[in-house]
Amino acid sequence: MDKRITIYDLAKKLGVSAGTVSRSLNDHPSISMKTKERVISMANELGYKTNKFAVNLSKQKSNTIGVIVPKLNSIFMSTVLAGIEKIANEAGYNLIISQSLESMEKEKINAKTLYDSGVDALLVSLAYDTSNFDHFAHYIRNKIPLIFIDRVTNLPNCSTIIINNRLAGFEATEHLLAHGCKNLLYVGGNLKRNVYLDRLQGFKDALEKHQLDFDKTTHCLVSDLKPDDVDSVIRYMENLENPVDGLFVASDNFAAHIIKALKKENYKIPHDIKIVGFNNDPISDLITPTLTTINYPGYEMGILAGQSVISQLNGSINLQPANSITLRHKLIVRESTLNIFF
Amino acid sequence: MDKRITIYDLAKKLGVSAGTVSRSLNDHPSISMKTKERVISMANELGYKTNKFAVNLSKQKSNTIGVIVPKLNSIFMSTVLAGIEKIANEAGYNLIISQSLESMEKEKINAKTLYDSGVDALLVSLAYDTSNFDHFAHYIRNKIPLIFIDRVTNLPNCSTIIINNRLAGFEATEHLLAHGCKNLLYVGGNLKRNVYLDRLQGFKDALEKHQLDFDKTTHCLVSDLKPDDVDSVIRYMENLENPVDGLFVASDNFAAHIIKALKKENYKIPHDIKIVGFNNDPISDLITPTLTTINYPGYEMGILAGQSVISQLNGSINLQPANSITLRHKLIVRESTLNIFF
DNA sequence: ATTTATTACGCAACCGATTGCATTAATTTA
DNA sequence: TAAATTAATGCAATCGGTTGCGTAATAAAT
Repeated sequence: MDKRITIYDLAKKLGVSAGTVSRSLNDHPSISMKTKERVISMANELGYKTNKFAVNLSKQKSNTIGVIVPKLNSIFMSTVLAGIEKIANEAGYNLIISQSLESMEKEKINAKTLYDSGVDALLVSLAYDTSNFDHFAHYIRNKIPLIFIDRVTNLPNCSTIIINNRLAGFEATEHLLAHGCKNLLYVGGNLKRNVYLDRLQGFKDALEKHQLDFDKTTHCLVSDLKPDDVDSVIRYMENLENPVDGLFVASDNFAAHIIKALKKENYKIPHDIKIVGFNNDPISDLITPTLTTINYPGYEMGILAGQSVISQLNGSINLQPANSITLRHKLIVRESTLNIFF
Repeated sequence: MDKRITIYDLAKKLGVSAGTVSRSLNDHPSISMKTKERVISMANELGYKTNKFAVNLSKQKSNTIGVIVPKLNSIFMSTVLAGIEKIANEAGYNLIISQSLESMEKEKINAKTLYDSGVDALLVSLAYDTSNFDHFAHYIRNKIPLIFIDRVTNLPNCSTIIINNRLAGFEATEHLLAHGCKNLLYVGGNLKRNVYLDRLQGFKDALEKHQLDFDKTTHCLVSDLKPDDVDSVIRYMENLENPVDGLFVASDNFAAHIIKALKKENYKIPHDIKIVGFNNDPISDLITPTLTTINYPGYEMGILAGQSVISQLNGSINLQPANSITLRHKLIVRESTLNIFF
């Protein structure tokens, strides 16, 4: 009873050819209005649904965009995705989402799977430890749009959507210095990733500007930014010769955990240590003290990434082959860097 | 130069038929080991990739599972998704994810889109205001597995993955009562949604057990649980005749916002008001005071939902046509309900 | 050695569209 | 009115696999 109606069924009923039905349904100019109307009304009457599988096969495209993110369950990433999804959806594309779980190996597998399943474009935010990019070669070779978001790399003909992490890192650091901090520490993730490397660079820039020297063993700590790693950070801080009084953490979430741990150790924040986070994660405004941070426009990044793919797919706005969109960030000052004690 | 190799190319090279190639590649029993090996090695040599579009068309299935969630950018939902993705991925399925943005209309559209794009199964967590379920009729009629997660409804032949919200609500409420609260307030979302309704029911159960009467105008507040709605909650509380001393909020995130607002109004928590949240969202352990809550196994729900679809798709474990999996929840006691003042 | 099972493979229809090209019908132009 | 355009439609190949059924080749049974 629920047999699927095909264009052939329609064609037979209407006494026309399948080609005519197809063209009518796609509003092809070479079909008369009259036939189009007949076809369409018959299609409605019979409850015709186009079979996407057949369309995909004959057009060799899937109307689907692949996405690889490190983890789905992070506020930032899911916010980016929300933005991408909105645009893709409006443009009639589906999103196939997969997570690399911060592992290059899984990222490779996902890239291959998505390629094989015929996505029309791929959006990627790189895993923590990805150091080789061969798994994207297929895409580039076959001119499948490939766009990197936030955690990016520079590949030929690939767009990137980022913020100016270096400048943001600089501003965060300067803010600490301006509030009287003397012994700064940067806590970030794997320096293979632009986001962490660039923020560190900005951190250095600020030190240099203020004629402070940078020593990578005492001013920079690379962590995987997972809650469990907090203890080691605290220990590291306590073993430093000069006690840290200004902390720049490349993730709000991790900063929140650090703050909790520091409070437990009886540090007063911001009195003893001032802290700047990164992301403007909702959590930053809910913890005590509220966290000074860099606002990071995840949703907008998603929107832009979405628009960028769509326009590449439609070939409408033919953006420069390889372009990079940099979004505006903003320092949000909150209690964790206040000078007054409250 | 990157022309795709098809089974016909392989067939020609090997001097066999396309059917044989196809069967070899799929490890069909009626093909000799020798030919299989020849085919496979030639396939590797020539870099053959199966064209999913063609497979989809001839098999009339897409190896894709559709998911509709209210919002991607919520910790709980993205955690559920992470679980689903893991299982789906391992089983060789892709995930097409879409968000209803808490609107029934969008949910309808998404359901239709996913249906049209031929998903093999659909996982749904209902939007805030969904009150009609006709948009799922196609799935049921065509026996496409349909599974509801967390925010569920009872449809014929559809599985549900839930927790016992009523019991959890009961336990949360009893906990407040056991800690001396006299004037309780339940703050939850739309009562159309089982999660909020059931928790309220549990809340009532507890009151009843302790011979307290329940008045729906003073003991229950329905909110959309968005940060902006906090003010109205505070105002509501302040206008009550008997000041609330025990608050059960059906969402950690919203509870966190309420706590922040209450602190600003100089309420002491837990001294003046004790609070229990719901979800065991990471935030609950980072705010001050830390929040007593109900642990809510999002990841496991995702895993189970994934396993449930897969097994239905494989027809392997033929679960009862309509079954419901209830996961274990757990009350996590933290500072927001402590009796000692610290 | 001949018949009977088995095993291995080929043939060709099918899945449901799309699309270049040929053909017919309707309109203009000469 | 015949010839030349133009508009509307049909034909059939194509996309790249899958699969039921038939047959040839090989192995086992008599």
